[in-house]
Amino acid sequence: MSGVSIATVSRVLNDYDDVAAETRERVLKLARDLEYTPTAAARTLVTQRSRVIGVVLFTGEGHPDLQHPFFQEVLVGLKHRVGGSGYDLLLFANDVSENGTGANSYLNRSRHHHVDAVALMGVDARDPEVQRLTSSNIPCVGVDLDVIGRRTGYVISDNDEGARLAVRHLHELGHTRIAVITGMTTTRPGVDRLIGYRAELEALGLPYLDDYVREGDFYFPSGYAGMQALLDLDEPPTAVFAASDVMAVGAIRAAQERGLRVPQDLAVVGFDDIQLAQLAHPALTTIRQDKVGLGAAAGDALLRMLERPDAPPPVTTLPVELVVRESTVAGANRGEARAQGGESRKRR
Amino acid sequence: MSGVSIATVSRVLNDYDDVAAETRERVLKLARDLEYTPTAAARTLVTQRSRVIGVVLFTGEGHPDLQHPFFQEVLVGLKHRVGGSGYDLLLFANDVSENGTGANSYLNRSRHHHVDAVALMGVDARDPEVQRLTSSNIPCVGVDLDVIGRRTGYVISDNDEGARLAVRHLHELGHTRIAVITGMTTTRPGVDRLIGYRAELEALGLPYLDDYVREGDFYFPSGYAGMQALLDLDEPPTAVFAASDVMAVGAIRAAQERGLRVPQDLAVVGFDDIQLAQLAHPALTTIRQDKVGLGAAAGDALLRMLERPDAPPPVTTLPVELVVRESTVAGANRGEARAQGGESRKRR
DNA sequence: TTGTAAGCGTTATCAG
DNA sequence: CTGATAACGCTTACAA
Repeated sequence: MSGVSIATVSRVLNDYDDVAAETRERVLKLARDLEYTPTAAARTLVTQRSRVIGVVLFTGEGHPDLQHPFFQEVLVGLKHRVGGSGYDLLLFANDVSENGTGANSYLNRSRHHHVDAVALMGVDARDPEVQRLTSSNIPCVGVDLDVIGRRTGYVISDNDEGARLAVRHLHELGHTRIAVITGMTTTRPGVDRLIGYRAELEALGLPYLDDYVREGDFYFPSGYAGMQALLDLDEPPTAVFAASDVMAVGAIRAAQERGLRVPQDLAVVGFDDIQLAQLAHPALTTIRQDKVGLGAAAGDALLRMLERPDAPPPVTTLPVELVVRESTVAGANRGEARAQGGESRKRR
Repeated sequence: MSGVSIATVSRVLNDYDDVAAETRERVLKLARDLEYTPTAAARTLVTQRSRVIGVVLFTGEGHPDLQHPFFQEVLVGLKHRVGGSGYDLLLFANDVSENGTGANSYLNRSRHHHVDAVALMGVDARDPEVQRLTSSNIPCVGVDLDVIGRRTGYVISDNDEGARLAVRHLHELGHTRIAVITGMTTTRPGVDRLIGYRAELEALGLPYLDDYVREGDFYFPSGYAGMQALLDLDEPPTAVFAASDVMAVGAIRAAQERGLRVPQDLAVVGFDDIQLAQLAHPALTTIRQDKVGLGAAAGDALLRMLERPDAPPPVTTLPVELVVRESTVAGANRGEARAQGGESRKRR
């Protein structure tokens, strides 16, 4: 402490205007020279705010979402957005689903660390632990997860529209026998992509056939099996919309093993636009989700809720876009390998 | 406070043994009923320990490692390991590479939040900010990053041995003209994989040809271009070791476009075993890195350093394994699509 | 076995 | 404009 009182230092560091310009400079310089950094813990203790946002990202043993490249990008978007406002991210560890109300339930950990808000991803909306959290008074936002509450909103891609874009694209290419391999219908994206498929068929005046709907779970084997079943039909489809890229690759594999050529004999559209889509052979036509954008939107939602505590929790839907590659249009994508980004896109 | 003093409650909650069994029960029950959770900030303030581990994961704009599925898995491993010991993870946000010594240098943020240790991933070991951190007295561990310091160690895959396994495998298949497409030689993995390639050639008595070494950068286009250059040689290789799976896929694409069949005309081995390797067509023979294991090892290293502050910082090398699939052996993998895990592996 | 009290590093409310 | 001083919620000697 060189010269001035501890209280004044606090004023300077917090940008209060009631401090002499000269004093301010002196303190600031010293702070810089000493590499002084205020202690977050003490500040949190007295202000009751931590400038930290909790992230619940379920990745339990055997939980498949760990494989999903999805969350990594969402995290990046979230991190960027809230980082700009001075927030850091706290990842809740030991997600070993405890007895729910244990000492390390999500809610308790949130209070323990005094996080100002929480982002939820990859969890089950019906999990009681999650519900306890979303019905608390801590601002929450679900990503790809339709949780709601007094202080809980969510962000999600326009899955319905994405499915419609996929079907419309196939129809425009002349297909009329269009099948679907769905995602898990216990998830919102799984349901919405099926709804969109159905709605677009109807809009186009195409018949909806139960035989053309195969339930999958977003993973490769279910795409593979679903396609096999479809090809066993008396009148197999000429086009398939798979509710995930990974299932689309599975479907293509099954078709190729039966000697079908993609896209000549069978057109396939995926969903997500993960890295794999670009590198697959044939490259995948797919519905692109803006993963980083979802994270950023989640951050936005939380920051807004923190700013205006009594505004209703925002619910945000992000647009998706159709990316046309070789799995629907032969040669669509020539040269992408070298030029990255030569795909044709169509914005919703 | 029902019955007993605040100090006693603290004793109970911290498992001190000098408290009456009866009192303990009473307090414990009450704590449970009231869902009481001690405030981390207050505890940190007095104990000077936070039970939080900082994670520096660089994902700046345009930084390609964002695409790498690698870090996500590492994070999961780290999270599980340290979570078991009651630690949470703090992700440092706003990685906008500031002036280095700014108010939010990594070091300052670490001190600000009082993190007990730091894990570093995806950063440049030569970054002065990183060096300031690793030369502080905060325990650090680099993942795939050979940083060292008084309190800094690292964990890394056995890249050298992985490259040797790849070359040996190709040689066992009868190949003698074996080329390599390297990773960035500014990174430790990039260098070590090249060293291993060279060492194994020598061990096998095969000649080392400059023409057979193409510098890549771990990404698809460089694998594609590298392969083209190799095929333009008077005596092109019959086998290629690519230092990443993504480059391997690029190499395969280039070969296929020239009408070569993989593996009959050209055998390809990748490195990493990302999800793509299994789903590519042909499925990729590759060197598997234990990504989750790297994260866990990093956690282990940090926990050990926290436990014994004056032990030397651990440096851990994790074994890798060869996973044989279709890009080197035709039909190696028949049925994997359905049965997941039908690959043949060979442990180092 | 338990209570009292000091102190961790801040911010915030008063007086000056 | 600035300095005391009381919190903030805990842990930890030191007493009792």
